[in-house]
Amino acid sequence: MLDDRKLAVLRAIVEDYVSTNEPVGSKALAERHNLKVSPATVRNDMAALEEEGYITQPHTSAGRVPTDKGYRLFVDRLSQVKPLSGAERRAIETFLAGAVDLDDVVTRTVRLLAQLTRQVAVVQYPTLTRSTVRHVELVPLHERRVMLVLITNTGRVEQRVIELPEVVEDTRIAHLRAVLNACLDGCGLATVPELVADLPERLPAEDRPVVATILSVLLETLVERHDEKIVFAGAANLAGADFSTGLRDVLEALEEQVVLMRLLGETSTDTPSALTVRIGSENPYLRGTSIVATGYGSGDNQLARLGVLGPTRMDYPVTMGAVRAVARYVSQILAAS
Amino acid sequence: MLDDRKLAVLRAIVEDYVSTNEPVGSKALAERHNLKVSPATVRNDMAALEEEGYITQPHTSAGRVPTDKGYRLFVDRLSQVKPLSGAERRAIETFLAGAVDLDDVVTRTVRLLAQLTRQVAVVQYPTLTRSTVRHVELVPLHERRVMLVLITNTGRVEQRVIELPEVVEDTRIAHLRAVLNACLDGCGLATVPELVADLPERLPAEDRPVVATILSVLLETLVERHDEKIVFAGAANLAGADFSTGLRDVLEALEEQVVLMRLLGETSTDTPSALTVRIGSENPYLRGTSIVATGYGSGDNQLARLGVLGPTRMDYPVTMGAVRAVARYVSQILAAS
DNA sequence: GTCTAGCACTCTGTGTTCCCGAGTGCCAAG
DNA sequence: CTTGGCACTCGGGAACACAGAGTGCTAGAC
Repeated sequence: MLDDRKLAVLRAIVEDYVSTNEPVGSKALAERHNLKVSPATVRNDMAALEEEGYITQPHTSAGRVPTDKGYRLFVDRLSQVKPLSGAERRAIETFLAGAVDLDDVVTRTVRLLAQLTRQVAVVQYPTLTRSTVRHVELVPLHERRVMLVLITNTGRVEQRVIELPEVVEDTRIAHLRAVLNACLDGCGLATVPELVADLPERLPAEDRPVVATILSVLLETLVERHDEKIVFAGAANLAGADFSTGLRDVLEALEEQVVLMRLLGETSTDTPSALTVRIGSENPYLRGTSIVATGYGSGDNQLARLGVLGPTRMDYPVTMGAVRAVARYVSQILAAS
Repeated sequence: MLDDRKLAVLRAIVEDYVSTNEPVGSKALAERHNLKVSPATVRNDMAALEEEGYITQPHTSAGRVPTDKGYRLFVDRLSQVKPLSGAERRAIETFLAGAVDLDDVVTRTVRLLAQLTRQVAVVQYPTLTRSTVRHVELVPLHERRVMLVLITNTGRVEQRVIELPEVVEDTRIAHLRAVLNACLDGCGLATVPELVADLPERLPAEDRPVVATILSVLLETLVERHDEKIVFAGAANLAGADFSTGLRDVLEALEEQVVLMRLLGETSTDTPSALTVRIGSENPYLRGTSIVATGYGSGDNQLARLGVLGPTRMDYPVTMGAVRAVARYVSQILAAS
């Protein structure tokens, strides 16, 4: 159905359209790429490609533009991820290496990715569920108030102020802290609920109300942060591009954590570090945009996702290369800390 | 020079232009507002106002548009801050009351303000400098690594991982923690540097290298966070409005902490809670936008600033009312926690 | 002196028309 | 199967006219 030359034509159309942002015609195409055939032949191929739904023309007698289906074929079969240049790699490395804490890592990553791709970058905070407890801290604030601080192995810190049902002395707090740490230290967050389930029973009766209060807040913290924070950067890059779906919709989606989460998609369990590309109408919301995303995290433990969002008309090979490289470097940083 | 009627005309022009976004002419003006004079008279007044530089016309024979100077006069003398409706107040209160920690307070505030004003809202995190130390925590991670956690009275938590110059046992860490807390608990952050200056000398010689390392990180944390984090929300509201300075510039400024900081401006020391309005060219960058900002914080202790950013053509009375109200409520919330 | 009415003038924005050129589809010949 | 030729289509820009809104100015009314 689609011989090699037709595929070459499709590839040429995608590349030209991405770089010029104008419908590409048969003549210009035959000239710019050395296809060694005449414009007329190219026209025949184009007619076939249009018949199959890979390209379309905005109006009768204008050049052709790739459809979502055309981009899909291009990404799947006609292009290769383009690796970054050495200079870019070094720049990434040094930029990320300067991060002082998890917040900083995420902020730097999202900015870096935005600058590298000239698109909007989106990064999800490493999720708690697969991390492990590094330390639980109870800080007495007033006689009936303590602050719970939960530190994970990814450097994440969660804190909550807890109102206690009774006055508790500092020494008891210290004791509870020791008990909690003995129980939870090094355990996966997902296992915390079952680990603490019988904790009140193992303690003297007078401690139980206090412990119950603390545990309920602890569990609540875990649940609430289950769907994670997402940050973005590079919104200014939207100003140039024109989206079929209004700019407003895109900006709204970016500020809506839930929508953004859906757009980033879930990591497929078998190949978590694979690049996911969603093109145009393949997206749940925001039909007019494409998303290139991947999972990242330390070692074989995939923790979260990051990616970029841009117009369907984007340079997929370059974008995919940047996303993949950044994901690898940030995973490396997280593993080292 | 400017009698009452001329001022009334100016007010009418501003109000009409804000609501219609079109140059306003003498006839429409005389009809819509009951000025009880003929269009011809209004024209004379307009000519005078234009002479003085309060209004201008985009082209010969189009209606008049307020200049920055015109808006300034309007804000200073011709308008009053418009209080929010009861329903709005209640909505603010309940929405902010649901916040669980400082991060949450700030996030909710910025979203609330964006929604309320239909502009871009900007909120600065409460600065550390005027806060006080509530607790310092040292958490052993590995034998040569500890995590420093600094908790302030505003609920803010800063953490840093510290590489120690030598292996330090947990009991020594605990002791150092006690010393640090004894020294710093309850003290203003600004006074921390002098308080810890002679700390190494007061300790046994063998502790000094470790303490010096910890203190240097602690001081660094204070300095780095001195110019504070700023968040924004409501970028989608920019999509409708057209800025003289391109949309791109605005979006870039929003992602640039430093610029944003300059735009929010400093709290004047004498009246920290006063509303600041910067109109168009009065702004250091972003000449085409206006900013309504104010300080907020618990009690008489002004901690940070918040405000909104929008086109010069904005509804100042309503915006000022919203900013003031939100600042008050969030101050209240912070004071209570 | 101040306001009003009338009038001529000056723009912008819009709609119309026209035409060029890029691009196509189709056909017949190589 | 490829190629050159040819008629056709349509979008976009230039030129043009025109209606409408708004102005400034002047002369008259209060």
